[in-house]
Amino acid sequence: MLSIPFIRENKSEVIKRLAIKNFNHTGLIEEVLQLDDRRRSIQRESDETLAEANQLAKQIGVLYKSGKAQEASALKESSVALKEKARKLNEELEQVKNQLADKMVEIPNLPHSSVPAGRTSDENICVYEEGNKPNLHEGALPHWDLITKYKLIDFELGNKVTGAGFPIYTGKGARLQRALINFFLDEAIAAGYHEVQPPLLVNEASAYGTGQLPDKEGQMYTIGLDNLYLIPTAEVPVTNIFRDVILAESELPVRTTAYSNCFRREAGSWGKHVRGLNRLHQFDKVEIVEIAHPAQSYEVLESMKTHVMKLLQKLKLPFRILKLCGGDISFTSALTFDFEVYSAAQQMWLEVSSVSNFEAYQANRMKLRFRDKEGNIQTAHTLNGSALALPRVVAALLENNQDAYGINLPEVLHPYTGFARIE
RNA sequence: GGAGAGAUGGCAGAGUGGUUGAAUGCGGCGGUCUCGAAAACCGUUGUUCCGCUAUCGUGGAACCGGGGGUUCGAAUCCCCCUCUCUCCGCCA
Repeated sequence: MLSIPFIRENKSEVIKRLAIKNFNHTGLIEEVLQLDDRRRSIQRESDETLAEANQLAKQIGVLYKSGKAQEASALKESSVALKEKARKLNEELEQVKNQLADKMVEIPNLPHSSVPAGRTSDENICVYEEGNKPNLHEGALPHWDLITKYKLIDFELGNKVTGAGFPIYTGKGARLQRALINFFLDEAIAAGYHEVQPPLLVNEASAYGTGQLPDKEGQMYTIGLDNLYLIPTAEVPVTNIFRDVILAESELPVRTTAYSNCFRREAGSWGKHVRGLNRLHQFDKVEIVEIAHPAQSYEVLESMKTHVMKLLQKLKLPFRILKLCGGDISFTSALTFDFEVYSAAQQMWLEVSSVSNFEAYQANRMKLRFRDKEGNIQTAHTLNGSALALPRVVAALLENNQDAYGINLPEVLHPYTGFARIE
């Protein structure tokens, strides 16, 4: 969330910037500031009352010790009254705090000044494009047909065992998954990221910390009995490692990578866009997460982009980078770049990575801070990106590298797969 | 799942109703000494909120796993919850 002092000091700027995200609920900003005023005045009154009560308690203690029980009991009465007053104030304070918290989570992160206005993904701006779209042979197949032809993934079987969107990878298909995961992890480690293997289930506090809760609950699978959530991305457990942590400035940036399964309930649209590997309920992804100094977070964002670019270059996939417009950027993000690979048989761009700077938005929520050289505590910035999500990479690899008799895999993967070609 | 023990500051570990935000040790930071370092010695060392202050600061409130209760007063007593450890059971 945003910080209230920041909103107070930059109100018109906040309103202006939020408009880029098509957020025009100016009333909410006012409400927040008013609630905060109330919070502060109640806080003050409560503190004063308690201070008085503490004074009395000390006096009573002294009186008892010196044997003046009578005087002490006289003071007790006013002490009881003060306590009652403090209790009421505290109740009120809690109420106001809760209201304030509820309002605060409704305010999205401010977009970075470079974020273009826009409503839909059509208004995203392509900032970079690389690689040639391959010329496929006559009769080239979309990946879902290739998958069947070469027995790489069994959607029907996954359907039987679990349901739609939970494919079963088989044979070379399974091996390719494992190869990509290892390749991505090795590349991340080589780039200086520290590998962790997080839990696939998180508690409520973690889901809240990264912003999945309170309003995106429907996108996650929940374990009601134990009040846990299946992670939609490793971003959630990995970023939450740093919840309620005060880092030393010298530790920044903290660079972490993790492979995980990802679970998403999101029921998509129909047709081509969700066919085959285009959209799944369970998929694999290697994620990179960084905790950065506020002054450096945009350099870090660039380095994350570079890392993702290198992966796609090594896989020899044509790709482009989009800067998301205000309407397409997520609630919590300040600046997001999407990476899309060209899937030649579908003749479609597929999103394989999303790299974002959340600035202090997540960090404020989860109290992720660092102590600067002067000893002051500051909120850190958080960033993350996919490096990469597997299914659509697989789709593009299969489609783009097919010939009439099989599929050639990019060289970098050969040591991982143990085979160069699928036939 | 059953039985028992426990949860205190960055860590270890005292503290069982009254100036205790909390002894002591370690670590961290600053200094003395040194060409420099180590050792030794001295000093310092938590977080959040509210106020005052241009700044260094400073006054107040809260926090000893979480929530509630008793009391004029709770780290300390009572209740509930969570978690950890040990033993048993089960088990990849």
